[in-house]
Amino acid sequence: MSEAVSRPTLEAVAARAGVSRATVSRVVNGGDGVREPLVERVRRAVEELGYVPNQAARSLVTRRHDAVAVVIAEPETRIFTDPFFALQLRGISKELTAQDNQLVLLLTEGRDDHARVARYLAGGHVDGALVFSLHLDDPLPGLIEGAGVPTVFGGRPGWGGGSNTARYVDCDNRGGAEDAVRHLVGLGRTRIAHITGPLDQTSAADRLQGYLDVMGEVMGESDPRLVVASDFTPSGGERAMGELLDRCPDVDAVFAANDLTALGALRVLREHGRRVPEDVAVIGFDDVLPVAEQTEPPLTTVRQDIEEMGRLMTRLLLSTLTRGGPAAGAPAGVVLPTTLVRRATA
Amino acid sequence: MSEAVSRPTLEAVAARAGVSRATVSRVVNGGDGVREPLVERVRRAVEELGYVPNQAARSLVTRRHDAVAVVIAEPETRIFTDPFFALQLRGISKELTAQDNQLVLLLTEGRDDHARVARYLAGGHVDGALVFSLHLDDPLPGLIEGAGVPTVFGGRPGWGGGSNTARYVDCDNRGGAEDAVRHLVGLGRTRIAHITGPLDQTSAADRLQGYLDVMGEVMGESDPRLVVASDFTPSGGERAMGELLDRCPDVDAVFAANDLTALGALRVLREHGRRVPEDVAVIGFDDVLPVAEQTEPPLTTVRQDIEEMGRLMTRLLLSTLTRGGPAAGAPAGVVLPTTLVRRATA
DNA sequence: GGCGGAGGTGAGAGCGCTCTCGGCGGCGCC
DNA sequence: GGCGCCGCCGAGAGCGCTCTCACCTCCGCC
Repeated sequence: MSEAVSRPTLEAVAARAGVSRATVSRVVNGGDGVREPLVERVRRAVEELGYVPNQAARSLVTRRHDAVAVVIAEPETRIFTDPFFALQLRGISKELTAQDNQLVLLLTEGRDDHARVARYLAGGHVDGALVFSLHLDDPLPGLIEGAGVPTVFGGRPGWGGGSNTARYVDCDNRGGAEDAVRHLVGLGRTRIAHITGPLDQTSAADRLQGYLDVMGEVMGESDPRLVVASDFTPSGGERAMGELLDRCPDVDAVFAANDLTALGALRVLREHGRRVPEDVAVIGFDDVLPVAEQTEPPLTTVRQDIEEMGRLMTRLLLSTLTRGGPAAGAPAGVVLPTTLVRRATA
Repeated sequence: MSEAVSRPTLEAVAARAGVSRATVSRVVNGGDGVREPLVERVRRAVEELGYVPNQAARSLVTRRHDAVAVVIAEPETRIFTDPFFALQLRGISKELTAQDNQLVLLLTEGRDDHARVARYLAGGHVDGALVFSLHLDDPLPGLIEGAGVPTVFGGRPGWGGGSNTARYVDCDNRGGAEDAVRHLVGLGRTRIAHITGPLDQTSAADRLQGYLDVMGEVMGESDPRLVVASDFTPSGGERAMGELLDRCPDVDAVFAANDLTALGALRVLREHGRRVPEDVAVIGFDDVLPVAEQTEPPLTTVRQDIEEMGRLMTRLLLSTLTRGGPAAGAPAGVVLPTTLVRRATA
């Protein structure tokens, strides 16, 4: 009810200012090539009428929407319990608003949604897409490529889908893992275990590789029983830690693939009466707050600047949009450094 | 480069199917009043050309966008450390996609952004708005009302802004608080403290009121030193708990305004050598996972179905959109029940 | 068998904006 | 002082869609 009186159009502003629609349009879009007295008159008319441009009409002709889609393709169990995505979103949002773009959030709940997302992207509602959490066998990259929408991925895409030139931003998963394991070695630990993430994600696979590298290099060979697969969740961390204690009761250090996994591992260690870090040292990955700070004891972990990743992805995407196509010499991927944050567990 | 060949238009489909644009439009929008042979021909043409309607053009004439904005107006410290918002978002996203609407996320970082949000909403990019986390003195409700966009609030709006008929979805903050305090009383506790949230938010104010109600009713009068103000964050909970132990060393129970506050309180209690729940019982509010489950010991708390709140808000908003204006008899606010979840701290 | 009506289809006018292009005025130059 | 050029502004043609309205066909009825 009280259907707001229809909003003023360009036409109305033009009439009030006594100029043509073209002039109003020019002023509204930056005012280049319009002389001062007219600019002022138009500005006042806009002000008085409370004119706000109709974005639909503008998009229709410019084919720009000033909006980008953020696609998070993650089984629902993880999307929101892990602050990881939230932090990414914050970085993205900041950068996007700084550049006057809108954020359209697409959360997928399972594979069926992929088609919906692809259709949406193909519909040309947005200028580009930021895509997260791909799995190796995921059909989404292919679908997105088909939709012809400029895209930047969060995390290195697996080799399965898409061309090799896919643009992405990632952190140095392998290097970070190496630092963590080296730190444990430096602490004098010799039975160093790794609880992996889901290995169909490159982040988890890369972290495992970093672990294996250092173990191979320092220990000569790594005991395969020290590696146990998990899924980035606290309960997965609990299960994995339990299994690990069964298999290798002499374990004296654990490198967990992320902080939530470490959280679960810590609980199980405590339940089994192992002291941390005296008996078993623990290192996580991500440094998501407040989780990492609030574990008991506070977690030593590999920090990646998640928010910065989000910002960088956004900047990368927007730059390809304005320059019309990816800059020729631009690198396909950007890899951010990690730092080891020492707290109490290692 | 390789600017994707321009997407097919209605016109092209019409030509291929040998019908008029109007007919294609009819088929695409449900196909009412078009005879079978034509429907089939149009469908095939759409398929073959890979036609996807241009939403901008459609919006231009229908004035519908099939998109709603989600506005989260929260100081950045809290937006993402509290899983609360994430869960809301999930509920909203589910309901929105179920009804073929898109989610435009607007995060505000401080007051300056309010104007930007208001301008965006006034721009008529979205059909409605879902607004969270209002503070009593917040100018946003007024601005939004001015923008003339149908809105549903998350949480009861304060009396300061907007008309009394503002639509909202909330949980029974007062009743939940009462349950919590009554439970503590039932445990035989007599020195029951409350760490509040930011009292300029109705959720925090209502929880305090519930606490005061029961304390007044059961204890006759409540010791004002047992109430200490905080801000819904873990570190705020730590500060408050420290203060509380100073003031009232004989405290034997704490009702914290939310789980994160309880988390901080638990840490301080542990540091001071108080056993939980033997010496001091603790109850939180929200039951946000994994926080509540993973505290040490696991937290007893008042559960609200956050995701359901999000879904409900969305349904409420969309129903007002399709029916053209809020249904006359519809209630302004919906209040969801809470349940006490007993874990180990009380 | 003719006429009224209902049901299907097409023509055309916009929705509000951008952008090209042509015109007009003012300046610098010889 | 006249000519050319440049710089500013306005007219007008769409962008791709929806939706009204008029037309046309075909059925049922007397």
